[in-house]
Amino acid sequence: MKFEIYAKEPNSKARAGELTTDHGKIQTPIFMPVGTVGSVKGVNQRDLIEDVKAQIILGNTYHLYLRPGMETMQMAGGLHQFINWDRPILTDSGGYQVFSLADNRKLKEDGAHFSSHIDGSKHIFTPENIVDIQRKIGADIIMAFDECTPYPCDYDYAKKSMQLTHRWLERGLKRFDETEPLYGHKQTFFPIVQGSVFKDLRIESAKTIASHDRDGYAIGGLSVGEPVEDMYDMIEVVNEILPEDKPRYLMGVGTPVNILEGIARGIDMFDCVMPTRNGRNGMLFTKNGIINIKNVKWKNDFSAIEEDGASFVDTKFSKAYLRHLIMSKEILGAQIASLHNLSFYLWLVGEARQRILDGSFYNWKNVMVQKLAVRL
RNA sequence: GGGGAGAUACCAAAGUGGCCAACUGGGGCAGACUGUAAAUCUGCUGGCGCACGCCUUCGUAGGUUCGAAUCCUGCUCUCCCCA
Repeated sequence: MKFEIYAKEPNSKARAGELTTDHGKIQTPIFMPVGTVGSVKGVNQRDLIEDVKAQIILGNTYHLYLRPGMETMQMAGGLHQFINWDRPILTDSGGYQVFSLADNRKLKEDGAHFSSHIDGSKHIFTPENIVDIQRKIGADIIMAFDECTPYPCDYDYAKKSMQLTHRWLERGLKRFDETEPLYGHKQTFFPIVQGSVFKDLRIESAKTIASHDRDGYAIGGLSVGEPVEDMYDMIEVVNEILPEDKPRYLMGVGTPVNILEGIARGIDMFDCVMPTRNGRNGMLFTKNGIINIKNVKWKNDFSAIEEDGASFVDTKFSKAYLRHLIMSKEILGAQIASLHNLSFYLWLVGEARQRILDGSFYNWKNVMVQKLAVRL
């Protein structure tokens, strides 16, 4: 996988680049919509391409492994074929589920022993079989199996957790390098930095991860409840160490402000459920701030969702109508809100990219950060 | 015309002498949501101070009682069955 940096913005660490995969190019910085079970919830593939302008989407190893299962996945010819998406896909390894489904699993040296949240059946994920599963899914970018360290957590736990992630990385890399893709297109493997909110651990982890020459690197274990300043600090610390000429993926982040601050600190790739999940729950992100469309003040506001918004839904429908749909729990409401939010996120990173290319990113970012956090 | 049942907060519906400003559900209002067990979850929902408290409420007018949404009487209204 090739990564080319076209411009670096002089007043920050921001970079604009291009990532080339066998399923096409990705303009960075980029936001990747989350499609956990092979579906970006509420948004079909055509709208994802034509309206949202998504360049790459996520799938999730844990979820796809449990359902529909790898037999179906292989019979389909991999996830791209299965969901009819011919652009790049990244799969998360299930490391996050080790965190979010903590009640259903036990971590051991060999891997994570867990019960399915669907039917309670018992399974084991190891760094090796997670690679095998991701081979079967066939994502362009596959992730190392890690422990997404919970927050808060004490130093000793964070250190042990990080070390486990490192040992698992060695095993995952070995399996990856010993195996081949199944569907004729190349796959690449991203290691993940951990270390919670402890600078020395983050430094150690970044160095360990960077010692492996891979196509890109991820920063995990953030946006799990820690103060946002801690998150920014950790990004700065880690990005001092990760190779400059490789893409950096900040996993699970975040709010529009988080994304701009991440870009300013040298992050190239983001993913987050926020635009879709919060959208379904009535939160809209716009250039001028956040709208809780459920608030009664929008009840009779027949103005466009966003006058100069990036999605066709923005001027097609009014706030009052969208509020009505969301209040009525209509599926269409969730769809419109998701389209709006995703389009906005993709607009945001696209605009950031342009600003980096023309050198105006830093000032623009500072203005935007103020506006984006406003509650409308 | 005869017989029966019932009227509780925005709606539905518990409560049948003190633990009732009143269960619960819906609706409404507000908040949360960051590598998706989420079209989910939480709080509030008579008034005022909003902690303690105080005031006004269970169709309506009276009555019994230390005390009533709960018991008694009149009135008004609604529903069901038989003619």
